Amino acid sequence: MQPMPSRRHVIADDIRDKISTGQIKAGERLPSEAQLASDYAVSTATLRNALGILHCEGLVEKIHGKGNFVRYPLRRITYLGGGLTPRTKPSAYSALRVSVRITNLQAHGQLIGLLGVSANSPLTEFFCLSHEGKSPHSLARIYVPHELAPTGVPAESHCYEVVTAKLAEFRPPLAEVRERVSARPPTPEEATALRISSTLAVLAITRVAADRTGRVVEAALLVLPGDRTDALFTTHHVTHEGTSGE
Amino acid sequence: MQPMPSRRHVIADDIRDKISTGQIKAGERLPSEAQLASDYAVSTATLRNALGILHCEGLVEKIHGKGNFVRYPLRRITYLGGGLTPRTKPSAYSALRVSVRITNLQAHGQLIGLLGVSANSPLTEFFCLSHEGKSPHSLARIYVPHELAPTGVPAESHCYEVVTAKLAEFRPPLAEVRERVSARPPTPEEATALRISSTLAVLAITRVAADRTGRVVEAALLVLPGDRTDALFTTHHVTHEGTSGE
DNA sequence: GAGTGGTCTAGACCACGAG
DNA sequence: TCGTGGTCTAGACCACTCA
Repeated sequence: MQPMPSRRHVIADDIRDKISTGQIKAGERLPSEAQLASDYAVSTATLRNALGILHCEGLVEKIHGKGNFVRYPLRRITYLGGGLTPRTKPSAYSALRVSVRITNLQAHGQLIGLLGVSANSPLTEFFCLSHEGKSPHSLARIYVPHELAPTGVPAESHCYEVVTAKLAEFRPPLAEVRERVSARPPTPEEATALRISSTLAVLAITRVAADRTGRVVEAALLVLPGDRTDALFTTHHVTHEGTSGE
Repeated sequence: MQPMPSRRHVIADDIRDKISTGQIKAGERLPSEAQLASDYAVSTATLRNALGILHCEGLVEKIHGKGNFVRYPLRRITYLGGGLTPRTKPSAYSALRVSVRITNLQAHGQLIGLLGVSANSPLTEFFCLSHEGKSPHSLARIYVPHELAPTGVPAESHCYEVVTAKLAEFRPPLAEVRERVSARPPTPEEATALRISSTLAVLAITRVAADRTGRVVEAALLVLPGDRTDALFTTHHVTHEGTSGE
């Protein structure tokens, strides 16, 4: 039942073999696409298609202007729900580096509904791109009402805590956190930023945090690569018969 | 962050608009790829690339030899986390039909770790496939220790409540629910059962519920189509300064 | 500037579906 | 047989990285 062993699959299988048998090792660069196309005697389009298969499988990473690289085995990312910090497990901390870009803007589009503010009310956006070592880890766009926005958030941090601690500084304690999780294809910008295939789904998390009065003090749009992310939520039920809700 | 307004995205955006505004209706066939390529004045390869984007988004279905078709709009599925019922929003109830297959088996593989039982201890599996109208809705594999398994679960129900109410009958009240959410490509069986493309991610939810003693009383493996599912989690924080945790 | 991947063209030929 | 999508070619030109 193999009606069509197309050339790109034959080539992908061959390169996959070379990776799994160690002929090409993790972190190494593959020959250039032009070279490989010539080696396999196919057009560049076909060869790129073959590499695309391996890219979807997470075996190969493409870096514009540099080449195709064999990826290191993936560390999994664990997102912890509930609005608590830390939001990613300690194991993932090792080499996490967060760069933040701060922009003042006015509420528009879905932000109006998420934050429960009127159109054009002033907001501050914290655009966070984090890397684990040299590989992209996650994207976060955090929006807070301008008057609650902290100052002095560093443009580069070694972990999210620096950012989240600053964010918590000027705002009332959280009373309710709502998180919406969905899987969707990445936008072109997200695919570029996370260096993933545009066919690989991302886990998109929309987090809205409110204080005790019901006022929304923070809305966050998080994007995590779908091939290595788990989102973890724990709910405790307090029973009426006892107090040992823990 | 708009590094690349490539033609295929412009075309995909345009066709997506025509679908969402009703210029092209659900079930209709798009013009042939050659025709569209000529309309947009691009090569067939570029046009196919544009359609590929819509295909990944689940908006368009490609049928070899017939054409590209606009998919019928799918009602979104909202999964409610926290172990509470209902688990899907009332709007989705309208025509939900659940078929259940019950199997007794022994703990093996990941089930041992999830349920915290020893290998080969007796379990009961409730394999639930639900449909909304004629289209598949979700898959659920629910595992409970055999001694907690209810009897009299009907093989066909009009909603999940019938099943979950039965499950709650013979077990102690829940104290903690842990839910792990991830996005991954469907297995071939899941793709067949849910009738989705094998390139479209599913939202996979692993739910583990424990009673007050920490004993795991239920483990559920849920699979929902990624193109129409949101998982919603709400966390209430009880502050130390007051009791208005709500 | 040299070398790399990214996008795109204008075709060709093959495989599938329906009449 | 005809029209459809599926695969592939042999280039072209652009964008990015690095020395």
